[in-house]
Amino acid sequence: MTHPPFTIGDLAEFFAITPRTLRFYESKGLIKPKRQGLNRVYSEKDKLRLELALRGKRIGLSLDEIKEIIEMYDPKQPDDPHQLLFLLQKLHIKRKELVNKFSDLVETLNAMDMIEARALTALSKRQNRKAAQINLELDQ
Amino acid sequence: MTHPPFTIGDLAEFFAITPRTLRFYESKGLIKPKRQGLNRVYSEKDKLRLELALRGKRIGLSLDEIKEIIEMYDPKQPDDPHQLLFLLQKLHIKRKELVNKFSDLVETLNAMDMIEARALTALSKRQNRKAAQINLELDQ
DNA sequence: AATAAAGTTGACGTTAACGTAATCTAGTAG
DNA sequence: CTACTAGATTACGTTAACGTCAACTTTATT
Repeated sequence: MTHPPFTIGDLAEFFAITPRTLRFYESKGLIKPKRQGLNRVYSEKDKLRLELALRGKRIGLSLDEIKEIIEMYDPKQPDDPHQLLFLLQKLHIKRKELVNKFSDLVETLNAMDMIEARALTALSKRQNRKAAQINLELDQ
Repeated sequence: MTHPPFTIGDLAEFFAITPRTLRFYESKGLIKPKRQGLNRVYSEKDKLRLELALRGKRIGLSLDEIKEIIEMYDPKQPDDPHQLLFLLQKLHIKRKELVNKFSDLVETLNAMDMIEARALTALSKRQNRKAAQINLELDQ
């Protein structure tokens, strides 16, 4: 089963971005769509790479960092053992960076938990004071 | 035990940023150090907020988003129940955003795992071919 | 007292990541 | 044939997040 190609408008709509962004990413070397005359033609692979890129953006990677990852994704000489070893090295470095991001995220979530807990106890204390006041009124 | 205050240089060195960044964050309302004459004096609280901010940056939050979180951290009217409820609402929204970031991160890590696996099998195949060739040589 | 070191306030410069507008081209529906 | 519509190119504009530089004050040091 062969996948249908996409126009720039298709992909833009699908990912809720603008054609300008796609052209910009192409100018940065993130995706390299084919052409039919002047028009860009995007393959399923292009779409996948784009998804990778947008995910990268959402976790705060720069387009340059994203490009590095994408280039690992399909390497130029996928059989050169020297390149393969180099790639494995870079992978481990990148992984560490991502794992750090991971703990940053967890700690930020923890901070928000503390904020929530504080807010909840503050609320319940208010409630208690209100309840106490009602009891006072009832006692009269 | 009372904590000693920090100069702008102290904090800059501690967090490996520049004084300019601290002044910039202040201009954006992220931190509000006291003054001794003209000089800024940072408290332990300021330091904590700064840490929060830098973590936020590392996971791809904008300074505006970070400001929102920090303002939740110490709210203006920490007893107004209406404000507390509003804060709880915002917390849940922010939390969802962070959880999304979380899965984006996980999927990016997964992608890197796949890249690594591919590279490793490619390497081992090369090894096998080499081994086979050695066997051939031995067979002669 | 003089000088260096650290801090302050403007103000302009820079980079990344697009937005926007103008002008041009190619396919397509009436 | 004309009139859209989508896409292309070129080029200038914009925003966030600082960097950099100049000119000045305050603090510490010799």
